[in-house]
Amino acid sequence: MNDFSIRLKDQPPIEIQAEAMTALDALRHLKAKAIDRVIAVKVNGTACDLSYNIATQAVLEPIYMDSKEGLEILRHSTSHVMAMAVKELFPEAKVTIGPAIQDGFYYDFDYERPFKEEDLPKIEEKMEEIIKADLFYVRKDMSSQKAIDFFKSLGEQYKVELIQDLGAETVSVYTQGGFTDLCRGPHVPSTGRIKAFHLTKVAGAYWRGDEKKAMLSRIYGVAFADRKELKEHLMRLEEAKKRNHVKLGPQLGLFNTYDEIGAGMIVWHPNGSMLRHVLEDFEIREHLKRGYELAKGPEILKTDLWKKSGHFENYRENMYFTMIDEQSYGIKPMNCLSHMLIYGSEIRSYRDLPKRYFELGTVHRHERSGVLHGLFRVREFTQDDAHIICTPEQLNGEIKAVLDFVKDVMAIFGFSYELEISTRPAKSIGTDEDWDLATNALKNAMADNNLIYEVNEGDGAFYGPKIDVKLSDALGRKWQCATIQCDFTLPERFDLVYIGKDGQKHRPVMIHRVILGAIERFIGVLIEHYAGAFPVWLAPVQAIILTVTDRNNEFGERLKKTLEETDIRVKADLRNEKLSLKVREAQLQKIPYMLIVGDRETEKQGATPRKRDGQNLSFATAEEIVSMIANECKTRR
RNA sequence: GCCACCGUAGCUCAGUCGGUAGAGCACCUCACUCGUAAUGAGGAUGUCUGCGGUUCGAUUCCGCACGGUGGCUCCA
Repeated sequence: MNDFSIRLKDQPPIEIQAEAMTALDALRHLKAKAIDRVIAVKVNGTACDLSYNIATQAVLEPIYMDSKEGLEILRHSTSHVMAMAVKELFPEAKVTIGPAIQDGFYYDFDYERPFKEEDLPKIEEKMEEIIKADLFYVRKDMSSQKAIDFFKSLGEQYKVELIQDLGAETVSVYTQGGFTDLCRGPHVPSTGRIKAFHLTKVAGAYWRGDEKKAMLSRIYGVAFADRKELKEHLMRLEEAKKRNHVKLGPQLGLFNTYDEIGAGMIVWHPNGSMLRHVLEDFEIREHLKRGYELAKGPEILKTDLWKKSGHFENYRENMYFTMIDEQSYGIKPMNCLSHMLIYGSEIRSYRDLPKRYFELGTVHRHERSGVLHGLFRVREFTQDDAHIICTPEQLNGEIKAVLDFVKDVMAIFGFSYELEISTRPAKSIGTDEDWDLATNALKNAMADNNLIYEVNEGDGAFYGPKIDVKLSDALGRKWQCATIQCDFTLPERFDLVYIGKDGQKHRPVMIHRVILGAIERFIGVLIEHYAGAFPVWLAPVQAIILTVTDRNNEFGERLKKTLEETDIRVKADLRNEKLSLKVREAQLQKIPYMLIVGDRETEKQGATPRKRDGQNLSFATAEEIVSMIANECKTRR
């Protein structure tokens, strides 16, 4: 017998006399509420199975099925059921890894052929059988050597590799029915606890994320605490599809792609070109306000210059080259080189710094065909790019200013975002000291602005570390937009200098930065964010005049001219059609204001506005309409 | 680039177990002059993504290419 105390978190302890007791019994003893919805438990802060044996003092915290942690456990357990089902249906398949992810789980298998969509129903059926059998998840700890021998005997070489790489004394395995998997746990008590899952898709995935290693076959699924939540999740996905910019873009006359032009190349139709113009105009104003100067370099530059900068060595696979008069030229994948030459064209004093060159620079990058996607990944795009060349002392302040710039701009669009710092990659140039200096400069600026960020080791640009700003699309996928990159190397390679107070030459540092990132990608995110219904200040068409009969067309055209003169982006629908049809079409185009002009309005020389949300306003004169729209633009809502 | 799926009229989609295709909307014509999400009638519309192969015959089967979607890897 053994004396110890157990208690629920935030409850007084209870003394226990027993050899040991399972966590589940302990929870019952402590009268934890809704015990049937508890699927695991935290014992002294560590997540454990309900079958975990408690033999010392313990603080318990039940984990409920529908909590964040509970769902993660449930999803992980579901992935084990899937692995078991796959092994039963395809005994030759080798298991690898199968974690829980956002909304669900996946499991990677190595099989003689990749799995196909049509395999999924069979696997689901088998999973239902396993769930119905309500098999217990039984945990067993064993020495790594024993586990290696065990998985070797099964021919599961991937598991053997995993255990060997773990390098731990002991590992744990979980068995349900005849299926045993290496796993840290915890799990739900038995397979019967899985109530709602669905296998969604198959995909290829490299073993350990390394494209030089074997291509495995991945099966994705989603799992929820109950059927209702699963259904809601699938509904949400349907809703998200309606925001898809790849669909909305062509529908709203924003852009299109053409097979005959090529993959990853966007053609901007009039509405999209107008939207770009508005954004770019906004950007130029915001940059001028913050002490940037405009610059503009050519699209193609001599290959020798790309060799000097290190792009040829480090970025060649992503570049396009061409010959002109027997000279090799590279089409620019980045805008920095011209800016470097601009800086170097004059003697610079410390008094001139920082120099901030801004360019809406169009770049071409050879992205691999499989990664192209709508506006999010293209081969030609325009960056709102700037290069800040400053003294090392100014670096911190400049980075902070850029972070503020990002904050201001994202607030205007109503975006929330995540920050990430990326450090030195394997393929890179420069000294370790410079990399440390640059990385610390970024970290310090983040700390000074009280920003929370994640660190992404080895993911920096080849010339320096960076801060990335990530926005989400309708499906919750993250896309890098703004980025701030420190660079000590290019100033060195281009021998950029400034004359210091001491009359000596000194080396400046450089920041590469974008705020929106790529205009294309940013517009893609914008479309999904607003579901195509842009606020008035951005809307390519802000108002459309809808005449009731062709008696009203003459005044309709006059009104259009009047509005155009005040820079309102206005169209007129003068077709001989019913008003309701014109309203419907304007509504589908998500135009913010419809201006109805019938006999009454013609007589009174104005229009009756109808807003995109269906709200009808009362009669307004041209001047009233102008000030209404202008005000809305000013507040950018 | 790799894995899976997909590609029929401008759009959304049907169809052909191999015998050269169809609907709705859009488009054009005519009538209606109309008040807030589809007026009616008539008409035209396709190298069934492309190129090869199998076949008497391919939009359908096979291969390759091009393009797209979802992942992996990569990246703004």
